[in-house]
Amino acid sequence: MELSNSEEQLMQILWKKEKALMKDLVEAYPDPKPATTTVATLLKRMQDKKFVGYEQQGRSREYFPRVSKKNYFSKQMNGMIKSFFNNSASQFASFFTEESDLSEKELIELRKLIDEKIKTK
Amino acid sequence: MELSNSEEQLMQILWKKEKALMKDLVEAYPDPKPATTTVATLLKRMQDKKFVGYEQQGRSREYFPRVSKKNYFSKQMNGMIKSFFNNSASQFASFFTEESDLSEKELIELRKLIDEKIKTK
DNA sequence: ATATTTATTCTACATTTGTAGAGTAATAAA
DNA sequence: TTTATTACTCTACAAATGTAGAATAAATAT
Repeated sequence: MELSNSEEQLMQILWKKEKALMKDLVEAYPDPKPATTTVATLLKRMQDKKFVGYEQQGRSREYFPRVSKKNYFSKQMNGMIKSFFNNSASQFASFFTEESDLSEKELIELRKLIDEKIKTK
Repeated sequence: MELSNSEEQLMQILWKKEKALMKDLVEAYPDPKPATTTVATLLKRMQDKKFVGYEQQGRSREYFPRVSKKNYFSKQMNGMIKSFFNNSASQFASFFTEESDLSEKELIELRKLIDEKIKTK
């Protein structure tokens, strides 16, 4: 089961906070903030989908992500690379290098990273 | 307005074919192929969303994409980079370099591309 | 003790998405 | 020309999504 857009938005907040109470989550939204019950519904659905867990803290709950942002993001990327680049990560990388307008400095930085990566091979 | 998942799937087919009649679209699906009316509904919705156009060919229509795959993909990527990397393409690039498991050959290929890109700066 | 705030659950409802049958018109095949 | 095939439109309907009010329970402030 995938996260919907609004669920993903909430997930982003939760990733940033690492763990949080209802109140904090609602507050973290940009205006116009959603109703508490809206967030509650989303959290419930996200729990059903196993993306969120909580720990009871007295009267209320401390919610936390059950999937890492990194992991979630990787899955998303793989999906896109699969449908748009026929599953070829390197083809994607070329495309990205061409299309993104990284500055010279950033490109040099990136090349350094790649060099290091090559060394470990 | 965004494309839904099944709309995007159809879009992929249309991008591949560049233009196509109903029949061809349905046939291009992997089994189990959807009903013709299902594809018709999707096409209608995609036309409303301005992602697809058509040209009347006698009794039937030749459908075609009104957004390029490249352009569409870029928008998707930008959205992801925005929400996951705080809008920093280079941060994304680093992440990708680390996480994707490109082979040595692919990495070297990529470095070459980057070098070329740097030269033009 | 009473009023107020907060967190949670239940219920609700409009929209969007996924999927397709019925009907219709037009063309092609028998 | 009767029949079968196609493409398209209309209508439908279940599931998922986005959003939130009403009710309840518990905790806190007065």
